[in-house]
Amino acid sequence: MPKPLPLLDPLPSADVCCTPLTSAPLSAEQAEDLAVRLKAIADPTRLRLLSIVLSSQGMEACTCDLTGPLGLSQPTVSHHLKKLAAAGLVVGERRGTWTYYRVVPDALAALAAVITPGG
Amino acid sequence: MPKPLPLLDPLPSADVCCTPLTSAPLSAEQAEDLAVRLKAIADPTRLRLLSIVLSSQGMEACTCDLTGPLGLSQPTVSHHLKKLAAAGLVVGERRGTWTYYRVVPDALAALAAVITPGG
DNA sequence: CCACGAGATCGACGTCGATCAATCTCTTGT
DNA sequence: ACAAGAGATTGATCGACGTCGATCTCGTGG
Repeated sequence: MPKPLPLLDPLPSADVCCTPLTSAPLSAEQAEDLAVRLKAIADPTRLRLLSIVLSSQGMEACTCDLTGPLGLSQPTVSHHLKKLAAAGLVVGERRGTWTYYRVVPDALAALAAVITPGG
Repeated sequence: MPKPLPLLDPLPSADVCCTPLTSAPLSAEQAEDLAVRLKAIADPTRLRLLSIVLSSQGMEACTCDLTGPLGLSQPTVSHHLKKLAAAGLVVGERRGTWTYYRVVPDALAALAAVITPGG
């Protein structure tokens, strides 16, 4: 019987999560925090990773399902998944031998909201 | 009398602009194109640049207004403005000695729309 | 208890990008 | 026509990052 494990870094602090871009000049710290999360998705491989997971049945996929479509090695895929998880954009759940990853829609929505003009 | 000059790269092709992230797996080309534009804003200095311009009166600022608040050299600021302009996120207009930059809200909105889940 | 397999970590390598000083271009004012 | 100033470009430097092979960890099955 597969038991879920945390296994990943806890979600990063959400207290600085939603400072709007249009209201006032960002502080160096706010800009750094936002940039870290945007860098997580500003990579072609990670964008493809997200899109593949989102279009999989059950909205989840294990690492082994991703190496093939991406044409990348397993360590590289794990590296990218770790970055996405550190940014809170995906969560991984260990079920038996495999680790299944799901996208966190709220995290994506929050990122979109920050860069939306007039929002 | 100041005459406006193009002086910047034309806006990048908008034909691949809006492929949604959630509908289907992105191709390598689509992911690359999206990543280029996301990289433009995935930098703390450029995020601060955008926020400063957006919160300036008239929604515009010249390069000389930006070096001070950012604490960076003039060539570095020009470098970042060029990157933002190449991604179509800002446009520059030469007026006399100074070049004034404005944010392109539609470009920001398009970027936000792509990463919006369920969109 | 041991072999196998999935996934995470480590170390190394190559490339890209942020930054600056120096220089170049162009406009303004004298 | 010339000096001054704003901004863009160039070249160099240094750190960050993507990628891989090798190794490590851990759960599964015999």
